[in-house]
Amino acid sequence: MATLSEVARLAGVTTATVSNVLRNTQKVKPATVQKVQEAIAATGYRPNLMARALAEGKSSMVALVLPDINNPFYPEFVRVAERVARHRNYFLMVCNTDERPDIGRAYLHQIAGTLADGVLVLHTGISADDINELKTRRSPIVLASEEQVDLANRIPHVVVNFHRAGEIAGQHLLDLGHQRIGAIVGCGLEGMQLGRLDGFKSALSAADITLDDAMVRNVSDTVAGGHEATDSLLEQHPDITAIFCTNDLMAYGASQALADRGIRIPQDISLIGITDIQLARDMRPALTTVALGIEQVATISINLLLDLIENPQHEPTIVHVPDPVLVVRASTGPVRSGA
Amino acid sequence: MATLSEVARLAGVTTATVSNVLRNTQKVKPATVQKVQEAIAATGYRPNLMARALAEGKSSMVALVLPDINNPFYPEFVRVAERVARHRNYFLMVCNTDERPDIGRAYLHQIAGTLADGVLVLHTGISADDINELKTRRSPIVLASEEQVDLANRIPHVVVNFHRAGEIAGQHLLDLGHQRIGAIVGCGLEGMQLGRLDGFKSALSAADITLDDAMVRNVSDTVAGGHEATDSLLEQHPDITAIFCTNDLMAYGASQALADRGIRIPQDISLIGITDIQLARDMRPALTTVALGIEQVATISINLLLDLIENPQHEPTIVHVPDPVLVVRASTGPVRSGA
DNA sequence: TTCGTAAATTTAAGCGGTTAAATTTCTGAC
DNA sequence: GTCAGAAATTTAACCGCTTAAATTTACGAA
Repeated sequence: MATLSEVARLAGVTTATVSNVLRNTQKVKPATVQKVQEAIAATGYRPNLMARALAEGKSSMVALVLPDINNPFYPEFVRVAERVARHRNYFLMVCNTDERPDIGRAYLHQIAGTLADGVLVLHTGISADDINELKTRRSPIVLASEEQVDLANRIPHVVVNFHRAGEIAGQHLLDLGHQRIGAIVGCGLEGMQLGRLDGFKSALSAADITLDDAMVRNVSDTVAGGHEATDSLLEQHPDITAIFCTNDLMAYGASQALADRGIRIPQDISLIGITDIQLARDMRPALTTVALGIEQVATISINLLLDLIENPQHEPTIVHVPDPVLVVRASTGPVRSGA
Repeated sequence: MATLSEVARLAGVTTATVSNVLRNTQKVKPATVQKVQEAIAATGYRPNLMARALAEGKSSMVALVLPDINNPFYPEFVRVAERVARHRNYFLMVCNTDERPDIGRAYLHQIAGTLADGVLVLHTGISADDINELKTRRSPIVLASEEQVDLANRIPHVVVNFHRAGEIAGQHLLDLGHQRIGAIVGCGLEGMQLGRLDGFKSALSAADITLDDAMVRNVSDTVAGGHEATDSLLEQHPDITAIFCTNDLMAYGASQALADRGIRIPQDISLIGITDIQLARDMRPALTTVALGIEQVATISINLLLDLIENPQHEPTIVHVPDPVLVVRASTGPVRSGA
């Protein structure tokens, strides 16, 4: 690989001049620019980004740490984050923790402040303490898609109103006349989905319905989890008329379990999820869900991170994402007559 | 952020000594090691990986360039590649090209040889010429999951027998008595799935059945694509008894289209895919498919890349992945009587 | 022709590490 | 008490690039 100095030698100038040409500061005489460019072409020179990063004190890489790249929510997030980052001239490194906070922590330790100019942390079960511990290193860390505002931990975060999402889902089922409802809650990462359940409960209690704990299932945040929970729910409460899932992936699993038992959606049982991933649109029947606005959340989160990188703040920024929105599709309907 | 020299100063030694402690070459007196470690702890020092990479001439990062992170095949691939890489002490950078070869090329130009020690290129429509062009930079590039052996382009690659996969799918449908079969071919990236179609055709012709071009649909490699193609197929050939898709994602789309029309799988129409992504297992009915062994392909590919990084070869290595395997699930059955 | 100033280029000092070679410090043998 | 050789540490160059400051060159005005 050609280096700057080889190019410089070939062009008969110094590395400084070549560097100036490369970054086209307007300080170089056109004739020289010409010569240098020829030398660059002749050598096939490409700047060594490591060296540049070291010299500039900026790598133009940001990392996105996430728990499970196989959960389709994350690829959707990644895609938009990556696009935004690219447009702003950053590389995006995706780090998958396989739901293991220790791996997440290891990534953070290694990457933050040395490889990446900033890190976006997404649902990885990394505690604020973990982060504060490395807060000495001066590259910003943003928590994306957080459950709630947390002023105590001085870490910038993007807050999604999961509580409201649960509420909306609950309200929708109530509006359709459902009263005996099962709830499936994902528990991939410490209480991450409890806000959604709380919101759901609060909608019900506003209508004087209490959600018995016996109607709630905590399972892993996967298709299999949703399936399993649905089976269990149906066995113990065959009379439920609707199922609420704290995310779409589990709702998909639930729909399979229902299909396996010949139970029709929504005629026999209504099904609602949260998030609105692509799969929700693709399912049959298409899934009614509460859209969190993945594109928006991802865009806001990555932009916040990049803003903080380019423009460090003293006060931790907290950004709220617009409230979730109900998307009615085919999986919910009026409670079955006689139920 | 503390640097080596701050640690050194605090410990009362030179940076060289600290460096030796860090990399524990056995050259440092235990008492000194002790002192240095205390200084490290006191400062919260973390090595700057950029600086280290520059000095060592090795970043311990590898890049994976792929066309569409939203296609669930890729996350599954990423997950295992990332795990293997991590175990071998490399970071994995995921680069999503959004199916645009120009973006892929840009990534390659920027990353290969400067940020990453090696690059794994996956179905991105980047031509061998593109790669040869940058072959001057001395970091290995591996093409993962290629259609066929290509000795002309001196680039290491991992070959998957897609042709055989198509053949197996065809044979399975034939065994079940199907003769009027529609084929849906993904055309995301230049002819990438033609081998599968060829294999399929050759299975049919071995049974003296020719696949009319009118029975073939070329569509984008997505759920929507599969849906669309199925609609078109059914409109023009309502008498088909089976549909072959060159991948599972399109098969999922096909299953939706069938569901939308009230056509039962497999009683009315059998459906088969290729790849065996997680979704194939999760679908209802579960999808019969030809498993390519994602885990294997990914493991082999990333290991090849890392091997080449650690142990450069002159001759381009070509690795074959074990042949695909039929996985019979619920989406295929005997041809409907009277058909 | 001579200056002064602006324009162009070079010098040289980093960025934060690694590492071969040089130097200093220990050992133990004589 | 000397001294050779091993052990421990330091020196200093380098990785490839950036950039502020110094230097040289060019050019128009006096």
